[in-house]
Amino acid sequence: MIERAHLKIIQALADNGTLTEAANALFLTQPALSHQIRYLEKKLGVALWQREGRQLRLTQGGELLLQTARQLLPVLEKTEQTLQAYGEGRQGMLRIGVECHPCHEWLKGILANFLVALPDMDVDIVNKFQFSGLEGLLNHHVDLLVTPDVVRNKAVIYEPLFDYELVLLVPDDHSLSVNESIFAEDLINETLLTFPVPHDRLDIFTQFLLPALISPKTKGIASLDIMVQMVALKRGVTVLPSWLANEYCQQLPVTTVSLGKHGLQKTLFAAMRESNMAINYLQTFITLGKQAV
Amino acid sequence: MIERAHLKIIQALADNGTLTEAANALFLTQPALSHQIRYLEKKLGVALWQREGRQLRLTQGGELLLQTARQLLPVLEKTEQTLQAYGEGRQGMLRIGVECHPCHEWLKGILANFLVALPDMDVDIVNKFQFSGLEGLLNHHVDLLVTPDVVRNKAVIYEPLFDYELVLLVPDDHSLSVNESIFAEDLINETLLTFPVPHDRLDIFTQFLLPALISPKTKGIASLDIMVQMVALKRGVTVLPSWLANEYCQQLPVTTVSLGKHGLQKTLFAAMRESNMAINYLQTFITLGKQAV
DNA sequence: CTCAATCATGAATATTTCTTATAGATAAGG
DNA sequence: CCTTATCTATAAGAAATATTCATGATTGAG
Repeated sequence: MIERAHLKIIQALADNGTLTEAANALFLTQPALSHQIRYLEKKLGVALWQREGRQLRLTQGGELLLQTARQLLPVLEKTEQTLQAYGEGRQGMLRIGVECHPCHEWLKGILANFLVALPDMDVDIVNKFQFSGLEGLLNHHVDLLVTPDVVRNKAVIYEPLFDYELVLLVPDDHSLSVNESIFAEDLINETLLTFPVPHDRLDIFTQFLLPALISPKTKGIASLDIMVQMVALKRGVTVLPSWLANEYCQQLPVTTVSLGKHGLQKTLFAAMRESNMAINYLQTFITLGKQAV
Repeated sequence: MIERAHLKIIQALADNGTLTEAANALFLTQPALSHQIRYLEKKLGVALWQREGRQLRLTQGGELLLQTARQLLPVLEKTEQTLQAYGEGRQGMLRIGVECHPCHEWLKGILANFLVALPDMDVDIVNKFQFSGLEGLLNHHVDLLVTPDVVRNKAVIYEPLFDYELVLLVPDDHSLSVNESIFAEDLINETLLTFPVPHDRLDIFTQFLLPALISPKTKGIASLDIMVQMVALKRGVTVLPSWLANEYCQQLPVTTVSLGKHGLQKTLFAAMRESNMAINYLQTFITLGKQAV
């Protein structure tokens, strides 16, 4: 019944004094406005303005409609602007899921660049998922997932972001510390410190130990910091990304050794719903992520 | 750009789950909604929903539009209801001007009836005017004027409300108190107590004394109560509506005497702008005013 | 695999809105 | 007092917009 046009007409009339002026301001002709309000008056059964000489004067009803116009029109304009900003990828909320510790560490580095590039974007980081990160992505709990695991799904696109190597961390004076690289068999008598998750979710098992049918003693530790401390205190060895390991090497008596002759190479991926591929800020994130080597 | 229809569609979709259901709820066909939102998406350059299997899911933009819809639609509906109430004369603000003391006294009696008859109406009473009450009516400072003076004006309609008589008030033991009525000459040696306004605005002069070329001593008094007290104390005589005078006669040693053989008859009128004649609550006021004899 | 449910699309139709032309009313100026 | 300029209302036709109908595509269930 009351349309945006009516609100605009009443406001333009109040702002411009005469209907003719109001029509110019709205890039319409005067009869257009006359007709519109006439129609509304008929529908509502109330007069909205009255002729007074050659002027129009708002009735009580017209004044009420004017109030409504002044309240609602700015809201509509704001919404339009924000939606346009969404469309151009300047504004919005990016919800990022991270499933692994290296993912989280890596994200911290890239995030600042992203927020500088798109100052009006909000970012939310989610690292607890009811099931898997992929579920979170498909259920729209997150819009982007940083993960090293590629799980084939036709609704999801994976973009490689960052290559790194998993290395073994040993005490400086450990017998393996002199090697450039080791074989799976070298770990047979070691205590392996890992995050407390099933072995099939740890690359050191799936890609290094299991193929060689080696299965050393393990101990689950929840915190990376404590894990590294325990390595320094010779309570075991652990496996972590080389760029993280190198930081610890400078502070503690620990050394890195490659896993296998060619090292254990990994890649972080950005996963997103295929339907979101075209969204600008997601592409921006991926571009920045690839640059930030 | 964003029209009420778009808001209704997004809300109906959110409330009904599927577009087909939403279309039913809006008494439209599904393609109508599809086309509408498609148009808006093109205009704004942002997706508002996505197909997900055979469901639709709102995007961030769609969620924002939904928020806007939930905020604005109720306001529009409320405004429509209120305007309809205005049209039916159930609701609104009645601003009544009163120019004379009897008018004000009379208004007090009728007002309660009016407020009972139209419980949603607000009433404002104005008794100070920059110029005259008629000016106040023509300038839209009031919508209705209660006055005994009819000033011809083609934009104003006068409706008679109430007939009354102006009477002389004298002390019980005054020489004139025994008369049923008096002549202008009888007042020649009296002190006449009046409101402090020009004589040409007092009926006792314009309609009784001046035609007889009689001009007694006068004294201006601002308050009716004090005026009557002074009459009781034999400091003069005064003129007031009989229905007011009778109340004082019961409390004080004063008596009323008619002015001239047939008394000085007066009528209160309701004046309103001709353009407002059709407004229901004004007609209601007049009807109630005439009944309240 | 088939069927039913759901949304998208394009063309045709229906409806609404706008403009043009004109008339009525009014205030200002000669 | 008449004329003119200004402003709004109204009617009819033109233009724009919205809706429907017919259809195709996709998907999930049986």
